[in-house]
Amino acid sequence: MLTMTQNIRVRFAPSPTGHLHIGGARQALFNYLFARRHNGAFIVRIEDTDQARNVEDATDKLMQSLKWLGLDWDESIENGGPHAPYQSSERLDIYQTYIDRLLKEKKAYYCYMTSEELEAEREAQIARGEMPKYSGRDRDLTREQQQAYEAKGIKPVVRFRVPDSESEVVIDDVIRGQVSFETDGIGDFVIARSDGVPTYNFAVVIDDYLMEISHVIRGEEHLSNAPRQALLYDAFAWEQPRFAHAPLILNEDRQKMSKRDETIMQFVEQYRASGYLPEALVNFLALLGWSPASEEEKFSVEELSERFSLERVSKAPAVFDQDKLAWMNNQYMKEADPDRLTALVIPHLQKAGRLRDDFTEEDREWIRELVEIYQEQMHYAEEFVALTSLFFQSSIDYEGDALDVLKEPQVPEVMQSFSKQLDGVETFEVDGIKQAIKATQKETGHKGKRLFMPIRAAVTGQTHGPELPKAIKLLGKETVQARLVAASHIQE
RNA sequence: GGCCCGUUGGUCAAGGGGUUAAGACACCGCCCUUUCACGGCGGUAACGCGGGUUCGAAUCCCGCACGGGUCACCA
Repeated sequence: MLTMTQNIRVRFAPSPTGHLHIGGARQALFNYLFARRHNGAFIVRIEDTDQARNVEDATDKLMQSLKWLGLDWDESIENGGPHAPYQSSERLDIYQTYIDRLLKEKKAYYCYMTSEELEAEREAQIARGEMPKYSGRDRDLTREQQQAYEAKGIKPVVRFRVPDSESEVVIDDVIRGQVSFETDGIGDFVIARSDGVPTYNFAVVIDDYLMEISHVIRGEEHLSNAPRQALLYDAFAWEQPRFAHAPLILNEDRQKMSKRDETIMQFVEQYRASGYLPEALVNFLALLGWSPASEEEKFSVEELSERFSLERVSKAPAVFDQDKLAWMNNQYMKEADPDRLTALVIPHLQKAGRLRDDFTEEDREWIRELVEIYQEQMHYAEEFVALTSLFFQSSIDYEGDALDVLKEPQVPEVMQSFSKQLDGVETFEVDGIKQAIKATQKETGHKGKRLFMPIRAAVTGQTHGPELPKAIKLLGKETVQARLVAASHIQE
């Protein structure tokens, strides 16, 4: 049970290998919500123990994405905190003292096996049908034997001695209940590489302990690491944090989202760049693997913070449904400030060559109005480009449903009448355009679908679209007249 | 393959001994709208299989199947 006297401290501990991944973001979010829910601390710590995999700028990108999502932290590499530094590469001295301690207590030992030897051993085991596992060859080397290896220039790794006295390790997972592992399946694992830098499994334990982390909330892919870490806590006689392994987020093939899979956008940065709203992404992500007790599903971060609980986190993995994300984003776009959306949409228009870099205030105002008439149906900013292409074409090739509509017998008459009425409009604004439509109805006797659809099809080339009078206004008199003329000749 | 986790409609999911097995996305239909969109209403669609336990099992237990994770000097 959660002891109420305890300070809740949780962390998100990514390795700086690239952009923030969707899985990582959900991870960070769960930690963040849990911390806020319990008035605890949310810590962002960089786990860069593997220099080879570290990517330049990755830490900055990670932090920026978290900020964009609105997940503010209490302690981090950026603003420091009582347990600084918050980056493993700067904590090497700290790790060393604990490695030395295990070494001294014979709970860890030097292993001189080369990667070639390890590989050979592994292959032999597999050939024999055994499970590959470190044999423990160097467990009980004498000082002389060690010196002999060192004389050969072999730099040893440090391995943790998995105690023979224990036959199983039990993890009391908040989400999954008790999960037990046989120690037989755990070989003596490496805690420090030959260059002295500790491995993740070791560093994470030291850091979590020293930073007084109360709950380790992370993805299920770490569940099999948990017993190793538990063994380490035991070796130091430290109290373990509570573990909570959240389900994974899967792609449509039901595989763990892989960073190499290009069929799906999986980095937070991609969603930002495509014009998704952070509050929508957060809302959507929170609902992947967690569900509120009520039936609502639209929540701000604050509302989520009030409701989140580990008890309602699911055990089963969830497939990432981009359609639902798009729907969710639309929910937020509908109520977003048009100015905000306009700013979001402009870079995409520029990229598509539809707007100059040095656009005028007038251009901006026109785009804002265009945004307003598409706001209800737009799913994400980038989609705006395709949605509005009819406003940027000089002429339209009529086809499909629109062409069918334009073949109806009343069309030429409606076109000519509407064109004439439009000419009589003093200011080309929505009210005048509405009156022109009304006048056309009077003159031709056509109304409803037989009136609106031909005009819509002629002017937009589509049978679905935004509010007609507004679209006509934004299209401008000349363009509209030209299209009416073109459409009136279709039947010839 | 060993170990571990999981399995309610196509997807997210509620429900945890007695329910007509919620709700959302997507899809289809109808209504609203003089058109469109939004919205509203309705519909199609699910407890992996086999054994137990029980008066009664989607729910508890066991087995199987299937899916996933993990088995690094990666995290």
